[in-house]
Amino acid sequence: MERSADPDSEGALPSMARTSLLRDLPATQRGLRTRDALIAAGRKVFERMGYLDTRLIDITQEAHCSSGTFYTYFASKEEIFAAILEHAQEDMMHPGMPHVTGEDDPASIIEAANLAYFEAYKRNAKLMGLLEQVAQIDPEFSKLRQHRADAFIGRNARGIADLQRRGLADPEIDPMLTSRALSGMVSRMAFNYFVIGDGEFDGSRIPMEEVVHTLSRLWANALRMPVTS
Amino acid sequence: MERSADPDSEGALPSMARTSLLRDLPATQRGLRTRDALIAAGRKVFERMGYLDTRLIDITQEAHCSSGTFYTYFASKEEIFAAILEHAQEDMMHPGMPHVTGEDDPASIIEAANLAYFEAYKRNAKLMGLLEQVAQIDPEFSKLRQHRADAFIGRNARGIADLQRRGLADPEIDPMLTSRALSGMVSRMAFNYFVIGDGEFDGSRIPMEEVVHTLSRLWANALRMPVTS
Amino acid sequence: MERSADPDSEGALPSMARTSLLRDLPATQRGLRTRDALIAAGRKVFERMGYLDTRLIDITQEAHCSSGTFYTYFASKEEIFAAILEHAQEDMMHPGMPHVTGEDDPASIIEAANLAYFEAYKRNAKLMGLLEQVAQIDPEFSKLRQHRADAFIGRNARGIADLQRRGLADPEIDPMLTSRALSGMVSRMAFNYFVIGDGEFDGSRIPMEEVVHTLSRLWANALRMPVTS
Amino acid sequence: MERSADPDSEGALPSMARTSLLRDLPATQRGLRTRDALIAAGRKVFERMGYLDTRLIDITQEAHCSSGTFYTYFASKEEIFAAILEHAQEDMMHPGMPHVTGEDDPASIIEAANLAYFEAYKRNAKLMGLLEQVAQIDPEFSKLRQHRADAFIGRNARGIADLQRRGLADPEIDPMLTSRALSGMVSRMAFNYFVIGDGEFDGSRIPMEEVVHTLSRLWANALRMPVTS
DNA sequence: CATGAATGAGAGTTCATTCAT
DNA sequence: AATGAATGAACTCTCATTCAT
Repeated sequence: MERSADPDSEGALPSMARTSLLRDLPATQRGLRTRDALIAAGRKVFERMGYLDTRLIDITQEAHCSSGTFYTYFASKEEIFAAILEHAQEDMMHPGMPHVTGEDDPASIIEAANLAYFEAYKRNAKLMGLLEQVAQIDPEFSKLRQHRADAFIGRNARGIADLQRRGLADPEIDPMLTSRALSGMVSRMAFNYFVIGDGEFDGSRIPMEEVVHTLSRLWANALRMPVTS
Repeated sequence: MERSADPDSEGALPSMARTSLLRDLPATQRGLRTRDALIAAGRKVFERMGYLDTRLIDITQEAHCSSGTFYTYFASKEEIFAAILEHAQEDMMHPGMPHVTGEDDPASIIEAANLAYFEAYKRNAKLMGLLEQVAQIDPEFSKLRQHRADAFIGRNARGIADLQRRGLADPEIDPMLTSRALSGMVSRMAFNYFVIGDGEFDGSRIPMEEVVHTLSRLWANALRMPVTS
Repeated sequence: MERSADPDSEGALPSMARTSLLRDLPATQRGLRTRDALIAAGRKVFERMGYLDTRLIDITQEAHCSSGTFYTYFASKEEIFAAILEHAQEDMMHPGMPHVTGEDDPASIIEAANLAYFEAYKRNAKLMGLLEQVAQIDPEFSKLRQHRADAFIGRNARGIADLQRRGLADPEIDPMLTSRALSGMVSRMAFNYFVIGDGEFDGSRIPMEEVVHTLSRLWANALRMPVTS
Repeated sequence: MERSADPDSEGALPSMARTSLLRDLPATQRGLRTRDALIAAGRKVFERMGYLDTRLIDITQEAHCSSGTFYTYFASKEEIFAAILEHAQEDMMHPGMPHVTGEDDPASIIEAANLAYFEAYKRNAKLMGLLEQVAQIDPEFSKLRQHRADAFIGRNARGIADLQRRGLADPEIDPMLTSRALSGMVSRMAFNYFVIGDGEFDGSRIPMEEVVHTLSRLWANALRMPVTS
């Protein structure tokens, strides 16, 4: 299993590109600059006010341009939001995955992957919250979100099946269903921890490492992996 | 552990009653009938069109009354939605908990509780989806949802601690954090299964019992409960 | 001159009766009681919230009756307001006029009349303010107000002409025009003092007697009446 | 005393500017034109239909623009009314004051000032009537109106005190209270003559000059100024 | 006479989108 | 490419008035 990970947030870039929501980049330098300003402003405003409460005029004001200019680059709020997600994904896609050698024991690999996932989530927490919100509103983004999740679920399912083959995991559980459950557990926890709790649970700060450690142990336990520690 | 359950959906009735969103019931029979008609119509329309796309006029038309009448009973869309939730909760609160005798082994209890939870979820799947949507939009309902979740998490945490005390669960894991993770796993799975997948995963129908069974087994494994089967 | 007086507030009862806004009194005792309750409640609410901001439901609630009942007695907000004015007029019509003997000097008579006028105004200040407001809104009440004013203006004009005939007042001024000016001066002052200033001018309390005295002196001066004091 | 004048209508421009009801002017020429069109249309419609009966749509229709455009320039009916007043004030502030030399006798000065006041009032009679109406409805405008009045009252009070000092006026009367009374007399008369009577009293046309002359004579008499004519 | 639920026309307001400059 | 004024459909909400009970 290469990564523990998230059914709800990553691996979407390829699917993004396929979306009808993205168009060609502007030709001129000036155009690129304006587009970037709009994307930066959009992210800022969305994160501040939420997707629904954001009016296009809020974005253009933040970007110091007119409302007419907006339509030179984006056809709608959805489109700029898709562009923002795509922009952010470059960061999301390089979560600094730990170098994993074949010798590392499976439990360590799981923990390392979960940690990398949490760290990437942390950097984009507000945006992840926005995606969650928009996915509830716009089916297009719901699909997008689902697509990402499925990529992770599939990857983790393969990892689980691999462990079963190597006799390191409970052979009776269905790898795919198990992956759905455990991937969901991790991503939901990240959402609750960073988006809802803003780094806390019930108002008491719990170190991220402890959360990741507990999740990883539960993950390993759930698979009935041999105890290593 | 009396119930396995859901951090996101149940046990909210008491907190609902406290909500500022609810007002006194109408005095006359006729008034009660109209109010009930509005609530039924509201649920129907919300489930059909989603919260945001529903206009008050859609509800009043479905309820065969004028828009003015709506305001006799509710001050806003939020208020009728809160009333709809409260109305549905009576069902949600009696999920037909299985009779559990002291002799039942813990794993069976967990599975029975998870099954009851899934069955209750199924009956109100569309509404649960709506709540998820509204919670992303309206902080009032986010709080409500959180409140419910916390009740379940707390209950499950006590169950986990109990098992630890009886030497039936991994003593090293934190009960509260573990409960957060596993409760989230179950409720998220129910959401994906019923709301997103509409009883399917990836377009292929998987029996609910199988989902519940896998979740329960993962739950038991995660706690390192002794294998029973 | 019998009274100094007001072009804006008194002497309207007869004209009121002619108004289309008043209907027959209810037949039964119970009906009379309800009507009185509505009138009392109406005055209270109008004085508290102003004419425009008062909704009929505010009045019926204050009167502890249903909105349907209102229409048993009044056809509209205007009608109840007319009834309230009529009700109050009985007080306005008996302002406790000082006994004036033929021997009193004219200046004293003027001052006594002005004082009586101010005292009556004071007792009904809020209502006078309301009338002023409603007269600006509803031509029916503007006419009513004008009618009252004219009665006073006419009376005072006759007083002025009488003084001219007796050689006690500037013979060059037109009695009617003069009466308009001086009556307006007094009534406007009362309005500013009681309604706008709430018994003050510029936030500093000035005794009513002083105001009345100044007005009376100006009145006498304006007519070039022989100095008596 | 430079001007006799009105406690209810002039001298408000500075205070207007301070009002929260006014915002920045539009940037472009086109914007200014539209704003001006709205102000002109607003005045026209207000004068035709009265403040309360005017709907925003009446104004935008008169100005040949959409209702959305209205909100580009004004946030409410109050705001456009404030702008209309401010616009009109430039005229109200230059009532063509007569040139007064030091040699003119006080009575002539009073009469000239009163005449100028009446002429300015005449040009803006409908608007003055509106202000009277709105002041009864909206405390913001009541304050505004009061502010203007106070400016005049203060000015006239200083004029009266000056006459007293020069031995030309009854030393026993309080200048401020007297100014309140006489200023009110004049402004009320102007209101009755132009707004209520539309240039008449009781349906018979009386020349404005006669009204002004009578008021001026009463003013001089009231102060016991030496007879000049 | 009293009730209070039901009505529905009508006003204000927002904001994505267009387009002449 | 940029501007920002103009548009107008769409929606919410109020409240005087009616009428069955």
